Amino acid sequence: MLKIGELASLAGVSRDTLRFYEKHGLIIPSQRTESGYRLYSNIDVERISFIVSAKEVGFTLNEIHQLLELEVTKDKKSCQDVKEFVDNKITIVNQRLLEIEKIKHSLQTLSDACCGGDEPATQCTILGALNEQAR
Amino acid sequence: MLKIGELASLAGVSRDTLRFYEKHGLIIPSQRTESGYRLYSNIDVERISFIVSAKEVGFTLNEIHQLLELEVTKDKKSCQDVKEFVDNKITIVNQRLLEIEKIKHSLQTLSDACCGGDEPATQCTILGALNEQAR
DNA sequence: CTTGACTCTAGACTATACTCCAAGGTTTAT
DNA sequence: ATAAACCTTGGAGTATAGTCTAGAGTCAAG
Ligand SMILES: [Zn+2]
Ligand SMILES: [Zn+2]
Ligand SMILES: [Zn+2]
Ligand SMILES: [Zn+2]
Repeated sequence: MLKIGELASLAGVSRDTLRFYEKHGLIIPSQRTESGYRLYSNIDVERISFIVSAKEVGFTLNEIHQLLELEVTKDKKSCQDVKEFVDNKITIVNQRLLEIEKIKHSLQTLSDACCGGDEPATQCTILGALNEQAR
Repeated sequence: MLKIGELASLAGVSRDTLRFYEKHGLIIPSQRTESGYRLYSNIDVERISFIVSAKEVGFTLNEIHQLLELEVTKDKKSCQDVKEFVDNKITIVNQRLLEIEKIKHSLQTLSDACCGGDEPATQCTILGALNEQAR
């Protein structure tokens, strides 16, 4: 059994983060000492590793919550369920990707139209474009 | 001169948003009535239009703050300054783009490895990969 | 037996961008 | 004259993901 600081350094997160995850129901230590210290088991170690891995591939804490439920009840869930979950996330990520690409292109268009010279920016096409009333 | 509700519907934002922008120094009405109602001038209308346009191309309110300073002091700034600002933002956006692409590919890899079948997810490669300790 | 390292809780604070609410004052229309 | 519509302020709440602090308790070593 590990104390919070030990698990924290093992998992590469802060003690505060562990307590934060606990508050949000992601990882609850299997035990407490008499004096109230959190004690984490091997299963808890696996769980935090799951959380960290899931974070790394872009899941939000909320989504990780749902993933953990899939994980825990995996004998009652099918591969289809899990794959669907991931595919939904891919759809969301894709939308975000398109948005950001659109933004990038808008910015690029603004940048390309500006001469970038030394003269005062009174006629700058960037400021001009942002000032445009009509749309 | 427009009252807050008039400017709000003209600009396509809420009254609350206008007050929020004011609190953050983005747009301060030129005048107030005796009873304290905000009154917005033509210049204010242009300013909110600038803000809305800048938001649409992906600038944060903080960046819009800086952009507005460029706008206001544009006779003392060069096209180079403005273009640099936009190019810095493009760099930031690009980094975000790469991050999200990485996430997308990770998720795609996870998804591709899962059979998506009807059988229980006890052996699901997705859950397995997220559970992996070593990295 | 005391010092330092560690832990506990509750709650405040960060950043981003609003949105909503309460309680009251003002304007406009009927 | 009165109700509806609009305005004011300050402050709380939303979502995301923590970080930090204060004040107090615990534990191991010298
Ligand atoms: Zn120029
Ligand atoms: Zn320019
Ligand atoms: Zn399968
Ligand atoms: Zn599977």
